[in-house]
Amino acid sequence: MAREAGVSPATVSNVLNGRWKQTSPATRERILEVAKRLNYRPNAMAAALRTRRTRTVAVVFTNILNPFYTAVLRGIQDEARRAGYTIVLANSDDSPDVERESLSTFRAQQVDGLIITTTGENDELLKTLPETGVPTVLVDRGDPELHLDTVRVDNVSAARAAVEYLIRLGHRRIAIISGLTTGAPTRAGRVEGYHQALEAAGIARAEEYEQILPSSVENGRAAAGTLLNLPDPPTALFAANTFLAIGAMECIRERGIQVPQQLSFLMFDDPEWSRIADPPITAVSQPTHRLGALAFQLLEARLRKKRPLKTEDIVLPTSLHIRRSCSTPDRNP
Amino acid sequence: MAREAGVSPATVSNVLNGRWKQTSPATRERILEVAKRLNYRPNAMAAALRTRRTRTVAVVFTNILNPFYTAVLRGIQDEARRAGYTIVLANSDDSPDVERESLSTFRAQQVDGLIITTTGENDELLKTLPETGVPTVLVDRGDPELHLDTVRVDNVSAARAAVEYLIRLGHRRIAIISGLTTGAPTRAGRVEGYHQALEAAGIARAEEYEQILPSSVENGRAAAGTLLNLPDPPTALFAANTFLAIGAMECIRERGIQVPQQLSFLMFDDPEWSRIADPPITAVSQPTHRLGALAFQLLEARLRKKRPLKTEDIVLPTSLHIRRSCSTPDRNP
DNA sequence: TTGAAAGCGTTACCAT
DNA sequence: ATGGTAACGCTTTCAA
Repeated sequence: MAREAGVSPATVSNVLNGRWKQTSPATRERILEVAKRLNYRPNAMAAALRTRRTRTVAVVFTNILNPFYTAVLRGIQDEARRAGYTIVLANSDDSPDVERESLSTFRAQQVDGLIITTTGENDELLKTLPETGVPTVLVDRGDPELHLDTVRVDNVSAARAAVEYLIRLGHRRIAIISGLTTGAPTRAGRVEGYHQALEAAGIARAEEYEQILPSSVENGRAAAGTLLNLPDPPTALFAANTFLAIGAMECIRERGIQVPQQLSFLMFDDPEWSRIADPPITAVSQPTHRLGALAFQLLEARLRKKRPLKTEDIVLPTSLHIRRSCSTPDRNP
Repeated sequence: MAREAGVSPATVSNVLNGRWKQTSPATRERILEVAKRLNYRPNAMAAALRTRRTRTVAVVFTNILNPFYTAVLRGIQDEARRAGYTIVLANSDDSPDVERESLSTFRAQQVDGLIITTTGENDELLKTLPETGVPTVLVDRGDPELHLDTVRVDNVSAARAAVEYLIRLGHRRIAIISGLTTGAPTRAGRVEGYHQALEAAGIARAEEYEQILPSSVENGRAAAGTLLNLPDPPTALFAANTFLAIGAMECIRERGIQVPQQLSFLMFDDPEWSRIADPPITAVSQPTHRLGALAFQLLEARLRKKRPLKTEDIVLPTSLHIRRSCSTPDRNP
């Protein structure tokens, strides 16, 4: 490229990187012209090697099939594009091993920053990240001990508010179907919120009403089946995420149970189809796109000033979208 | 690293890249030990600069919020991980400009390969890709003129089969809500299939039954509204993708129209929630994960042997999942 | 205003 | 079997 334009690589670099003030209009023009003619784009690897910056941010999510993460990812990407960053992506599938491996690969890749929803099983590793100098933001997870920037929602109070709504409707036999409460604090938080709501209302917990198992449609269906087979089945059901909710609804549907007449149903996460389910589902809605956008903005702030900056823990509000899947238990037979 | 182990960088490279046969067990041991102690990972930028290979594949999709693309992406990623490749991702939002920009960025990034669902408006650019030597696979799109590997489904016959099913049920007033038929051939294909089915059955097209507009939930709802306001409304509705289907169902729901008693409903794409909609929706299902997995495998084949390899056009079968949203129009009032 | 030259951290060739 | 060294294509400093 430099040869083609008859100038030195230094000058090309200057012009193409906006340091044109120190270049005469004539040469500048010529360089730009040649660059366009050759459809020239500087080799980012070479630049990265020299500058130690790749303008690349890695995202490690658990499973992109979950529409929650997809929406967060869009938030990240929209901001990244605006800021001129490229996103590299990995799915951990909640496996600490895969998470570690991805992190390692991305370190070799020299990514400028990291945005992750950790499995919660690699705290030791995450604790060392600040030293490595790779800015990191945790999304939808938060552990104060990690001293990392965080963007999340308050799962405890969100779940609590949801269950309190059910209690206010008059329910006392309320069941929850939740993902495993080990690892990511999200899931434990939702169960905790459920517990708090019950306790505040003086309702005793019942172990058989708590179905804790790996998140999947299949498990959601099975859990709902177990609950509905109980001698004293619940009058309300709280599904703690999208996959479990789909499975649970399938089971409910198969058995011909009327919602909300025979069973109130409420879910965490508010996918677009919740309005066209039968009936439209009352759901806890999270500001997904904003979670992602803010995560990137936090990261970008750190990317700019390499300096201290105290770690932030941003908690975004959720909202309970009341539709028609919940009613008073009086209407049960 | 080399200094730390007291050997030359060359030897380190040899050992770490599995060319250990030419190294004595003693030095090999030492290098491995030091590498582990320092938690050493070679700088991928430097290696890429030298080898001109990044072990990175770029994916350009239109919109990752669409669960169809998410599922395809998972297929790609699962294969990529197996093969030791990293995925970088961009959303074009169906904008040819953004698509061009992404492609340009990825070229600078020196990605080894490209997997894209093109907007259909950058054929000139895509035609030049083979020369650049960057292997490219088109997913869910196919234009023989581009001479690029392709993995897709036959949208024409899939849509045709779906509409023929409606016709077999006895419908003659069949409407379609589809995305814009410019650009991506997918959408035009679905409309074409609709036309073919009508024609084969000797049913005259009616322009007012064809709602062609940009894909969005909002537009889906509006289109359904328009159709239902017709003096002679359709007895069956075919929504050509997920977003339009959600919007259309919302409208149908709001108006209290019974499906399938008053209106049969059928959609292209088979999201996980189609079974818990009201009623469970009859849908054209695509092998999403396989589309992605095959796309990556095709790419990988090219990545391995730099040699010719004639371009492939793989067409995967779709299936019509018959559920309960369609019935004979006789049951209409 | 321009460019020469020194690296950045690897890999690959070629001596030893 | 081992390692010296050039080269990859940029950016950056410094001198002209």
